[in-house]
Amino acid sequence: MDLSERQLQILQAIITDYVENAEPVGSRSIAKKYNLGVSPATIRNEMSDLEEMGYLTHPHTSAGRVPSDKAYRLYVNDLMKKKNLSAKDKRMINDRLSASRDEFDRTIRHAAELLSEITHLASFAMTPATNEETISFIRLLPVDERTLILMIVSEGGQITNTTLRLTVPYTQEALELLSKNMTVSYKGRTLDDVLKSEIIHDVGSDIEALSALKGSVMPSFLRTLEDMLNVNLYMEGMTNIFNLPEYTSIDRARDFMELFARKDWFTQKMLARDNGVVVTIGDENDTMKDCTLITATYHVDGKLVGKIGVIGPTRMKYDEITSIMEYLTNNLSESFRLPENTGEGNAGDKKQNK
Amino acid sequence: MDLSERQLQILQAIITDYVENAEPVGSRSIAKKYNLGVSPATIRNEMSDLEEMGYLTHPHTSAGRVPSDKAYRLYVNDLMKKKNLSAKDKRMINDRLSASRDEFDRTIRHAAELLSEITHLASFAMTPATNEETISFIRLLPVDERTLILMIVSEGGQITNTTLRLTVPYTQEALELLSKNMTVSYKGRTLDDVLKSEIIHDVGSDIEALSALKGSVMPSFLRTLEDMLNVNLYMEGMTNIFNLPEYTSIDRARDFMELFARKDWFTQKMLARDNGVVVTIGDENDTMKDCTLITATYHVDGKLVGKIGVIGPTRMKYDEITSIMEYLTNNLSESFRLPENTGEGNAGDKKQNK
DNA sequence: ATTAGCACTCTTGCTTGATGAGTGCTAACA
DNA sequence: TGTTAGCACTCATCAAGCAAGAGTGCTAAT
Repeated sequence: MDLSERQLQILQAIITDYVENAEPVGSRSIAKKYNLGVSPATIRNEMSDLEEMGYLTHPHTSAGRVPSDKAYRLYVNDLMKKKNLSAKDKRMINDRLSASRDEFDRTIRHAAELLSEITHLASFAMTPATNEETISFIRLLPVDERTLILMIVSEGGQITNTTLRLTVPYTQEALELLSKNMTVSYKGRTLDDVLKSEIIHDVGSDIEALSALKGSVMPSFLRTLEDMLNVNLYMEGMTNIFNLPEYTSIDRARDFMELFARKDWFTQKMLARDNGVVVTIGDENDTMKDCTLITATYHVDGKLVGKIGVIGPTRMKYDEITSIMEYLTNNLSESFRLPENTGEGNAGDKKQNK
Repeated sequence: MDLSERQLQILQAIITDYVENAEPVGSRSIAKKYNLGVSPATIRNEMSDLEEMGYLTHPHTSAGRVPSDKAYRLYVNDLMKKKNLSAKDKRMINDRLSASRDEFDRTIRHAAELLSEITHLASFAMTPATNEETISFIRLLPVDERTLILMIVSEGGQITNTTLRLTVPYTQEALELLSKNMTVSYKGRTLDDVLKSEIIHDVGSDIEALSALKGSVMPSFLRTLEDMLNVNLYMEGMTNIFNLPEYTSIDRARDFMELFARKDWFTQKMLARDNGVVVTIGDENDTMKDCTLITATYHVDGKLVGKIGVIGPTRMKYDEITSIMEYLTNNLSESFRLPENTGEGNAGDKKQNK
């Protein structure tokens, strides 16, 4: 059963008002603020119908109405219009993101910071998942007789290198042989695939010296692959939610914070979401049933896909926030398009520990 | 004016009781639980004196007494005894730390996790500051005609390497020359010093090709130094504080959480603290005046010094916690003593981004 | 010096009643 | 038949009042 034009208007009014003021909205105030040309009584009747259809709820008998998850869903799908960002927000995004364009992880983190500053909600950003990345080649570079650098280059152009110190000296030939050997074995396979298969069978080799070297190198190789696969998660503005009336109860605030203490779990959850701007409202989430989660994806070089998102109560400014996220992710994708033209080394990797 | 033996006993009893129950403790309950052989009235008189001396406070007329910061300070300095760790805690620390002994950053993070699990407080761990580390040598390794690896080795044995992609090809000679050139310039100088001086004067060179290459390499070099200098901070168990009666007020909980959202600021604060086990109680902190902060230091190879710490309300089990931290830092220092005998490469460095 | 006794204070929890916002129903109206 | 005014009813919220209980501080006796 479809909603009448007037019902939609009333629903929209209720949502707008509730999102703004966080208080149950009554028939009288609707009639006054949004002049729909009908009396409070009529609005009451419509509200009663809307409640019966599941779009509104009643905290208690004599309170105003509150939009349900279903109402927000309708709003997001059909009612809301795209918002233009304020000049201030646009400028903020442009300035702050471009300032750190050359450092990947830092840029991602800044994006999350920005998002929480602009939306006043909790937000996060993740580096792209690289499960599907394939290995292009592997190289072992000599440093001194017992030290070498292991370098892994993916088809996508991602380069990782680690310093290895062996207990015994290696020979130049063994090193070159192993480089080729590994490249041949792994070229074209995904990081994920290599990690999973190699962790099981212990690989030997026909040549003696090679076998020994390989034995020393493999553990580091696997650990490095693992690091490459790891998605980094940056959370920002978690404390913003303390300012929302939804979270004045210490219990709800605690629940909220505890969710995000489990970073690994959260990362998995977020990786599983679809690409593009995705909004899940209240019950549509399997955990955090009183939250809305909005995620959006950005692209790196048009291939890899990372995610950013905001989390807040179901009562949020859906139109503004989705618009902001769209703008922000476009901007990010743009930043990460750069093909080979920087001239700079790729920074952003971390300190190496002895 | 010194405290009498009986006053000390009473003070100790009050502290013990209050730390346990988080409620103002009255004369009657002291007399009952800790049989000091005197009546509540006598205890009341002593308590009155102790209050006058500043060791106790009174939430309101008809409530029991609460220890002041000064009382805790006295307790920490003179009264408390070292506690033996429970077998369970010991085992936990031994098992969980050794499991990740080969990866520096991960071990540090685990230490913080452990600390918050055992103490049920918020905790943190920092990697060592490397301001004082000096450069041993710098090497540039060729990969292909436009790609090279920049490697920085410190006297302490810390190795960092970054992949660089240049816009223009380089020559083998220029590369070797620059390696030597840089090593000569920077050897023996601290990271901090090099970073500060080089960021100011733009360095030219006499040879044409060398100058061009140097111009391309320097920005990455400086950024890498910066990364090496960065102290990593891991925070764990922040949500533990929600379970404490001190933080049932949303405002205090918010204040607490917001302190730690400012990671950079917090890192600076912590770096400035003395080495060893340091306890600062309430007013002794310039911020967080209602918290106690306990930090302790661990050593890497006997030289570099990192910190771990716990943060909680002034009401905490000082004896247990300081003992745990002492044990934990000893254990950590032990783990990080290993000189060259692993055979494994040093893992723990992060994904490198394109 | 110590202690018993007692008045006094202050918090906490509970009840009561007033207020006000808002609904739901009914009957009148266009 | 859809709309509206009117009115009784419900429920949350707030303040005031009251009793109970914990604990102190003082005084006088030991």
